[in-house]
This record gives sequence, structure tokens and C-alpha cells, in this order.
Amino acid sequence: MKIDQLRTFVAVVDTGALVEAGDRVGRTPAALSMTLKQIESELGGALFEGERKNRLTPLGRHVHLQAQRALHAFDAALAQMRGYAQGGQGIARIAAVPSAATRLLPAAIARMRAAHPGVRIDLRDIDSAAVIQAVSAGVVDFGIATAPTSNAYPDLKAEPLLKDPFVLVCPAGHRLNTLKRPVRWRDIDPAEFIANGLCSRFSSPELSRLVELAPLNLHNTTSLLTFVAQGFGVTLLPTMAVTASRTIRLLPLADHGATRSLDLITQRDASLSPASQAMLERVLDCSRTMAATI
Amino acid sequence: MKIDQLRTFVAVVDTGALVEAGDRVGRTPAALSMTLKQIESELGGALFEGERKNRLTPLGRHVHLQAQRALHAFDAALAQMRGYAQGGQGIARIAAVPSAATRLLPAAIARMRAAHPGVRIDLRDIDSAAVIQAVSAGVVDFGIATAPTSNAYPDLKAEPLLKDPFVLVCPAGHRLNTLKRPVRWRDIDPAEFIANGLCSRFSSPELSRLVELAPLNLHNTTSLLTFVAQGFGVTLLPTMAVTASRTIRLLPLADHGATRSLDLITQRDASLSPASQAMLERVLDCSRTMAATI
DNA sequence: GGGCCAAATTCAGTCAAACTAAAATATATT
DNA sequence: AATATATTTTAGTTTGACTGAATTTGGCCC
Repeated sequence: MKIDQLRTFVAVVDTGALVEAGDRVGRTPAALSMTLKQIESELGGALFEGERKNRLTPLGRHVHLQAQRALHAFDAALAQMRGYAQGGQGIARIAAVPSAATRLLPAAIARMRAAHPGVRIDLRDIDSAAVIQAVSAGVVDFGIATAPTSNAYPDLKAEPLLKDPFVLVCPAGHRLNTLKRPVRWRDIDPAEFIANGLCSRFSSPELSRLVELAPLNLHNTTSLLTFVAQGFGVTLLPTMAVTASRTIRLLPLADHGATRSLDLITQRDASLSPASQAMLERVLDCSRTMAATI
Repeated sequence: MKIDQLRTFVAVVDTGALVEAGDRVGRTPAALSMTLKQIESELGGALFEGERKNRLTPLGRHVHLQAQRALHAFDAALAQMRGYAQGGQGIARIAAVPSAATRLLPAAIARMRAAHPGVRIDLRDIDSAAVIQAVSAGVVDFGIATAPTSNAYPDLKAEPLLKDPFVLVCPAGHRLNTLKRPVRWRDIDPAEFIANGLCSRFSSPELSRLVELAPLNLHNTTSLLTFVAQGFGVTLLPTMAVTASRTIRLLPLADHGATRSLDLITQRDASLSPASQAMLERVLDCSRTMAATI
């Protein structure tokens, strides 16, 4: 028994005649007649009362009911498959470092919601190491973080998204504000440098020296900025991780190599659900436009 | 998309390889490969991770789930149809006059329950006229009653089941008990004859005369027998409608033409549900054996 | 890293199932 | 009773799925 046979039968019942039903399913009455005969011989009983197709036997009524049910279930399942395949529904689980979550993802999520309203988005903003772990464990579909330089995670794949240049973060009244040029390494007094978790991940000889000599090391960005605003010193942060304000000034660095790279982290050999794939593409898209504007 | 395609996909997922799946569904790996390719191109995405068939993509997992659901619904619907078609399930609605309901149907229902335990039986015992109406109205699938002689119900069809001979019903101490031969019409004293609904349906000149002259006419069999037992008189009833007891005697009639015919009443041009058909066949069967034993 | 084995895919040919068109048959209508 | 309409039958065609052989691909062992 095939789905099309049931569909044919239902069409005939609905229209009450082979010609109309034939129009509806795009076949000749002869074809429908043979199909009905097949069903009847398969079930071992007549479906229609008399010779015309406008009155059902009790068996016919029962088969009609069951056929409608089966067809509905089949069509619903197919719609589910198609919807899922096209990313129309499902869930996209993302982990991202806070700067990406607040600067990059809002635009991407907005586009995603416009294109695929049926997709639920699950976003967690955590630090780079946790992002890596989340992707590796399969808790999320993909992550945005600075890719690990080591080979500790051979199951992961990283694709560069953005080069996020470091800027010098200093209080509003700091002496470096008077500089009319980008800040050089030697401009920074190690004694007033505040190290933080983000800049320690970027390895250059000059920065390493600063981090080593720094009297203060803070991990949380909020407290870091508080200390800077209160004149405890200056620090270095990726552009996206900080915003200038009344009390905080951002100064460009002369060393253009001083950047944090943000990467898109996925499992190496596991494909994404269509919903996640669609989301991922929008992230790539947004990061490209963002990279162009910087 | 066809049911068989989904079935194929599920088989491949279950076995994890084309060769084994091919064994299971009786096709070559080449055929399965092409079928899977069809599904993938129809959905627009890969179902399996890598080139082997032992790891699903997220889409594959979703399709697998939905396919299993659809297949289950389809198979269940088909089983329902088959079960109904073979009379294995469904409902048989019967109306019968009380005598048929108590004498003929118990045996038929017992056989039916043995053969088709899934069929529910709905039996109502009502008088002949109501049986006719119930069948005509389609409230029941078939009925057992005395067929109307008139042509008032052209939509009904009657098939003779049994000839139920009338017997004389008298109290235990009645004078007719001493008769050593069948009772003749003239043996019955009209003054002590109690007419009833059943005997008035049988038209013979002798009986008509008795009914006309009868001082008492009762419709309910229970009260009729009470009156007979208490010596109010004698009456005539079909054999099946009455049983001899301590207070009630049954005497055969000399007139063998005095019978009530019990007929099987169905709608003329409406086929029965397989369940009802099966029940009807058992009723015919039982009535044939019962007719032979009388 | 190279070679071997197993699995999957491709391809061309075959076959069966399903469809169409036309003719025959049955049913309803006037 | 005649005619129109609906369905079934039949023969022939088309479509699509399957097979077997050859080819490609990926995994694995040395």
C-alpha cells in the first residue's frame, strides 16, 4: 500500500466522481479506477456502494477516516523535515565571549529572526576557555572566541572572524590623552599598567613585559574599568570589549599587530543543524561587514 | 516522497550500513544509495555525516525521528483498515425480537466472540415493528423479526431464517392437557382464549376468529403468562417465545401451517460492515442448525 | 606515508508498475 | 426507450526503480 493510493482514494471520496478527482490529482479516470481496484483487492472488500463513487460502504468510511489520519501524519512529518532542512525551525545554540555577544551577535540575531522566525536561539556569553569547552562538549553548536593556539583541541575547527585591535584604556584626565599620535609601547609606564585576562592572551614581547611588571591584574572587565576610571592606571583591551565614556578614553596603538583575533569555533567533523548553519552564515556575514567598517 | 523511501532510510539508520540494510529490505546497496540520494536532494541537505552510513547529521536525526513517526502512523492506519476489513474489529449493531434475542442470538454471539474478539456487539431486543423501523432508519445493521407482508418498506430485504410453530399455552391443570393428540382449532374455547400481539400477526381464518372473540388481549409476554398460569385462559405463542414450566404447559397444534416466520431484515442496497457481515453469517449458521433440530 | 580492504557510488541496461487513450459497458436521466 | 454520463477494460507506452559491474572513496594496517 502506498501513500499515493490513499491520497487518490481520499480525492475520489472528496469529489465523489472519478473525472473530478482525476482533475484534482492530475490523472485520468482510468488510472483512478485501477488504483481503487488495487486498494479494494488489497483490503478484500468494496469501498463504494453501487457502481458510482458517491456513496461509501461502511468499510469505505472506515478506510477514509484512517487514510485521512495517515495522510495528515505523513504530510505533517514531511513538513517538519522540510522546515528543519531549510532552517525554518529548530534551535541554534551559541556560545560567545561577552564582547562578541554584545557587539557582533545582536545584528546577526536580528537578521536571523527576520529570515527564520521559527528558529529559537540559545546564546550564552562566557569567557573564551568556556566557549571552547562548550563547543567541544557539544553543549552548543558553535562558538565565538579567540581560538586556542595550542593543539589541545584537535576535534575543533576555527575560522577567523575579526581582527579586534587593542586600544589603550585610560582615565579622562590622563597625560596620554594629550598625545597627538597613536600610543607606542614605550609610552606606557609599566608601573601604572593594569593587566587583565584578555591582554594576557595576546603574546608580544612588549606586552609580555608590561604584564609581567604590572602591579595589578584584574579579570573582570567591569571592575577593571572602575579601577581605570578612578586613576589606578591604564590597561589594554580589544576595541570591542570596551566603549569610551565620560570617564574613560580609548587611544589607538601604533603597533597594528596588537590585535585579538575572534574566531568561529565549530566541531571539526560534525555538521550543523540547518538552523545553526543559517545562524552561522549570518554571523559570518555580520562579521565581514563589521570588519570592513573598522 | 514515498513511504518506501522513509522505510529505506530508517532501515539504513538502524543497521548502519547499506549492505545489511539491503539484506533487510531485499535490495542491493546500489538501490539504497540512490534512494538516500533522492531523499537528500528532496530535502536539500545531507542525512549522514561523512561518507559512511553510521553517523547521522542533525538533519538526519530529525528526519529519522519524523520518519519513524510517519511510518508508525501509516502502519497503524493500515492495520486498522485490514482489521476492520476482516471483521476483526468494529461494531455489529443488531435488533431482534425478544424470542430471537434469547433463543437464537446467544449461540451466534458466542461463536462470534470466539472468532472475532475485537468486535463489539450492540443488541437491542424490541418488538417486530420497532426492529423493522430500526433497520430502515439505519440505527442497526440488521434485524431479526417477522418480515412485514406489506410493501410498506421497499428499502428493506428479508431473508427467512426460521419457521417457528405456534403452540397452545395453557395452565398446568387445564383440561386440554388430557388430550392425547395435537390441539385442533375447534378444541379451543374462544371464551377462554387470550389474544396477544404475536398471534394476531399470523393470519388464518381460524385464528382471526379466535382473536376477534377473545375477551382479553395482552401484549406483554410476561403478564400474558401470568394470566395463563392463574387460569384466566389459554393462548397461542410461537415456540421460541415461551418455555414450559411448573405452571405452564405447551401443547402442539394440529395445524402445522400455524407458524411465525422469523426473518433476517437488512437494508436492500447498503452493504454491511465486515464486522456486521461476520455476525450475520453466524446468525444464519445458528438458525440453520436450530431449524434442523426442531 | 603507501598499499590494501571494505564500503559506497556511478552507470548502463533491464524490468515492472503505472499511466493514457480509446473502446466497451454500465447506470442515470429525460 | 433513448441518450447522456460515468466507469471499467484493454492494449500499448512511459516512467522510474532495481540490478550487476565497474569505479571511486575512505579507513586502516604495516
